[in-house]
Order: sequence, then C-alpha cells, then structure tokens
Amino acid sequence: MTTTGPRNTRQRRAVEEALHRTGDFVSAQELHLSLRKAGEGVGLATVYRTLGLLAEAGGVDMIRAEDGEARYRLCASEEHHHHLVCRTCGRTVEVEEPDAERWAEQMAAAHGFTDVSHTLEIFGVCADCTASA
Amino acid sequence: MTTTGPRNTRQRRAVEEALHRTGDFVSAQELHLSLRKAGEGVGLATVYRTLGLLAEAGGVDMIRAEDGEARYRLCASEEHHHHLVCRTCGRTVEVEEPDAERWAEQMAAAHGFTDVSHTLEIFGVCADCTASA
DNA sequence: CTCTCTGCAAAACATTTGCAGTCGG
DNA sequence: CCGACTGCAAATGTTTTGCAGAGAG
Repeated sequence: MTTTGPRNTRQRRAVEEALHRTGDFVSAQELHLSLRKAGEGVGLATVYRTLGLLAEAGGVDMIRAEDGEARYRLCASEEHHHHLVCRTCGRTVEVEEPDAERWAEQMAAAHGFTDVSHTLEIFGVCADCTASA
Repeated sequence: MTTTGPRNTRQRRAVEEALHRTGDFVSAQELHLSLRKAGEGVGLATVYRTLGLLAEAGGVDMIRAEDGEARYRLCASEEHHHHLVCRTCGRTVEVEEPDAERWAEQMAAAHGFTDVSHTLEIFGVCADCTASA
C-alpha cells in the first residue's frame, strides 16, 4: 500500500501557507479573500475542500463562531486545546484545561457513548475592545 | 412602567408548547415542520423570530450542532449546564460540570476579558446508534 | 496516461428581512 | 385604535456540488 496521500498542488500549498502566515483563526471566506488579494488566486470551492480535508486529517483546528460560521487554524500542538475568543475583534487566546479532556471522556463513557469529541470555547470581549467601547 | 412584555399570540403559544412537548433540543426547521404536521401552522420566519426572542429573554437554551445548525430547548433549570449529543440520532443527555464555570471565568479574567459566556458540548455516538451501525 | 484536484457557476441550506395585512390589549 | 406580530416571498451568507478541463505522479 502506497499511502496515496493528498497531491502537492499550488492551491493546497497556498492555503497552508496562508494559514501559517495568519497564525490565528480565519473563516474560509476570509482566507479566500486574502489569497485573492495576494495574487494567489484559489477558487472558493477549493478553499472549502482543502480546509475540509485538512480538518479531517487533523492538520487544522476548527471552531464555530457564535453566529455559526466555521473558522480554521493550523494545529499548533498535538494536544487538544480550547479558546478564549473576543466577540468584537475576533482575537483568540489559546488556553488549556487537561481536566476537561478526562471529564468529557468519563461522562461519555458513563452514558455508553463512543467516538467522542468535544468543544469548549469561551466568548467574551477583550480588554482592548472593552476599553474602546 | 408597565413592562410591556411579549404578546400572547397563538403562534407564540404553539412554539412554546411544541418546545415543551419535545423536551429535547430541536432545530428551528424541525420545530416548524412538527408544528405544520400538527396542524398548528406557524410561519418559518415566525418560528425563528420567536426562538430568537425566547433565547434573548433566557427562556431557552441554544447550542450549535457540529454542522453549525442552531438547536433550541426550553431551559429546564436556571443553572448553566452542558450536553452530551448523539451525532447520529441527535439525542441529548444533560450533564453538569460546576468546575467548568469557575474555570472559564478565571481564565477570562486572567486575560482581561469581560462579558463572558462559554460553550461546552460533547459529541459522540450513543449506545443504541453504535449497536445498529 | 490516469485519476485526483481545480474553477466556475448553480444549488442547497439555514437564517434574516421588507412589507402589507392582522389582531392582541 | 395602534403598534407589535405574522406570513410570505425575496434577499443574504455560507457551504456544497456537478461537470468539464488541467496537471500531478
């Protein structure tokens, strides 16, 4: 078995580089726009498809903003972590909570659930935005 | 001040009753369909508007499924609680985690965030669905 | 070569909004 | 009565898909 893997296309590289450059969460739409502005034209559909593949492969983290829009970011670490998201400017701070992991698993197991995943996000208004409100 | 409050219309009552009857999380679409099937015709827009008002007033809980669809449920208790959601059949189990509350607040405060809220959901496949897979 | 990936435009969804008519208080 | 509430249809915004052509391996 030759572990086919994804093809190394210009578009895929462009998306990964853009994610790397940003370093923070971006929506597919924002990513598409920034690529377009950078001259690296990539179709919107391709951006979605690529992000979907990356997410499935565990290469990126995906969270949902409060309005349901999906936002993606390159996984910095292997460990599952959570986020503190500013409702106003979108800035995110990475936070850890090892207990949550264990808790989620135990809770799921106790109810007979399998194939478990979880989501933990904190939304608020950051210091800067609070000041300029 | 006469605290105007919302009007007691047939539609509003229908939505609240449907939520009460269900007892579990439903999407606006599902709710609209079930009302339609029950003969209690209520416009889809009205369902959305009513759910929005109820959510704002704190009468219902709102969570986002993994695909970003919003789901609503009558608040059973005053306390903030979390959910274990079956990815296959949508069934939810209510779970508690008092520590998460405190942790989220501390974490937010440590980074200067204000007006904090948080989300904690666990997704998995319930015992029944695992069995019939 | 072959088979996956891409682009574009259309489709599919969830949700919101404009407006004219209805009806609760 | 009057203004908030409703229904419908049209508008929005995001994400998905069909299909023909391009390019990686």
